[in-house]
Amino acid sequence: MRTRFAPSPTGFLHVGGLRTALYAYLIAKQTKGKFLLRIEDTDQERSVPGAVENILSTLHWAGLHPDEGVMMRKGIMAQEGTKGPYIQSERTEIYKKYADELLAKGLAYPCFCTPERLTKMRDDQSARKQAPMYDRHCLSLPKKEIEQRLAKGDPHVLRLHVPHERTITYEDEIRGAMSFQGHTIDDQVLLKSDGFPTYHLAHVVDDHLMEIDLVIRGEEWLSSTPKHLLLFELFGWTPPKYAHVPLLLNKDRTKLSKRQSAVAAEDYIKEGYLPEALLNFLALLGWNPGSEQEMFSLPELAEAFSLERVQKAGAIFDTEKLLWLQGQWIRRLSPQDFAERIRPMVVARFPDADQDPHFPERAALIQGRVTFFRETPEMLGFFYEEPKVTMGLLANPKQKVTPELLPKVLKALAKTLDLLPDNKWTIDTLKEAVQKTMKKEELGQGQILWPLRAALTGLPFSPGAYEVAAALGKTATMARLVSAQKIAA
RNA sequence: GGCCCCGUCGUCUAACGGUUAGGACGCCAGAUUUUCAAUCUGGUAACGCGGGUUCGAUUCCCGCCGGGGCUGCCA
Repeated sequence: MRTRFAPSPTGFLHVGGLRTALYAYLIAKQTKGKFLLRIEDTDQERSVPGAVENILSTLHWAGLHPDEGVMMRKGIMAQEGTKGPYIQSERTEIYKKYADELLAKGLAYPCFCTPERLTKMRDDQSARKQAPMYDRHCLSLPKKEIEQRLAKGDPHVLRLHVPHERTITYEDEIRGAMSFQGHTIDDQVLLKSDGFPTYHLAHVVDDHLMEIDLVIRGEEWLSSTPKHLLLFELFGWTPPKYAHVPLLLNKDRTKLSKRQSAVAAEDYIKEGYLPEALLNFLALLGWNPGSEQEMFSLPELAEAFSLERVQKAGAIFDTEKLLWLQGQWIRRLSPQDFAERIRPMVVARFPDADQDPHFPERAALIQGRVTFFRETPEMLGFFYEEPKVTMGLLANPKQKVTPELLPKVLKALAKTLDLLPDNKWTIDTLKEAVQKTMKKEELGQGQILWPLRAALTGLPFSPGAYEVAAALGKTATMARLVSAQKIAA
């Protein structure tokens, strides 16, 4: 199946847009079809410079690579495919041609009404509690006058002449049977006075010409679908299938907005979320696999996804579960991969980490404990700089470690550990030695392990004492025990 | 106001006439533990309301209520 994602370059890629793109991508992959990217920049006023590049790079980050249309090639924007151009502002001649066809067949008509007149008309209608709809003033203009004004170049738009007596029905892939009465449908503007098409005309022309089989888009388009269907019919084209996905909502159940939440996908990239986590989360917002599986990679999603299991109701964009998924995906990284990914960040803060041959083991110590990579430099700092050990940290009432007890504990620790040869410096042997000392000195676990860990890390919380000592190595461990003894003395 | 869509724990959701209404996140408790996390176990918590249809409705129908989207020469 040929599916597409067709964003407007009006700013950043919205998380809702990313989810729509994901669904379209999944269907394309699942059916061994093509995923197209088209840019809908027909509103000159709202187009933002750089927005296309931003959308492209975000999709790239997510791994949703287009097979056709607009994409990044060697870092620059390119268009690939035989049905281009894929940027609507480069297709104005095409739209004009089809608009003329409708005009010639009498299926659309020119409208010369000024924005002022239209505003007043709508205000009056609202005041009378009527639905604001174009009153067809220009539909009844004498042919002669139309020709004259057209020839004169009077500003005008082209409107669709909607057959009021018709009932338009279709089967939505997600919502099932849908039905609309013609008389409730406004005579939609198809061509604006600046010559650009509106979304409605452009969507129909493009999705036909680009041979799109399935349009997946947000629910906000549901009520304009009959206009689109009508256009396909007037042109004599087979319409694509439509799937209207439910909206993403704010906590108060209104349409997800920038005011209330972080809605730019880029915000989540900056936060440090893994693409796997964001995509997994987005996929599950409004869709479920019908099994109890919670974690899905992109290929797994392509396998499991189906429009029949997409929800009809909107979903609140509550990132609590995203956070959990992020932790899960971090833990799922191979230890090597994890180490490589965090290394630059750790090196940026502690240059010594760059040449550290033990970096992978040290990184492995914290992989199960973090949610974001950015937490790691802080957690590994004690490997690369002297810990800031204080009496306040070493002594810990909760662990029954008193200032008086400390010198004795540290001394015993230093003595036994010094007996361990370098080549036997492992978690197991360390544990054995410490446990023995603990019994001999009649100490509790906390009384011996807390001071050890605190002396080695200088932190109130960290990986366990044995793990840290093993990863630190004998020389550093002994040196830190000596320093701690001085502080405790 | 009109048109259209939607309605299960706080949140994301399962169920497709018969279940102690299931799972996940969160929260709470316990286990583990030298700490903090992680992990494991358990617990808390939902069918919007009213009519039908039916032996039986969360499930089907109608009404109400509630929420949302659209109602632009924006997408």
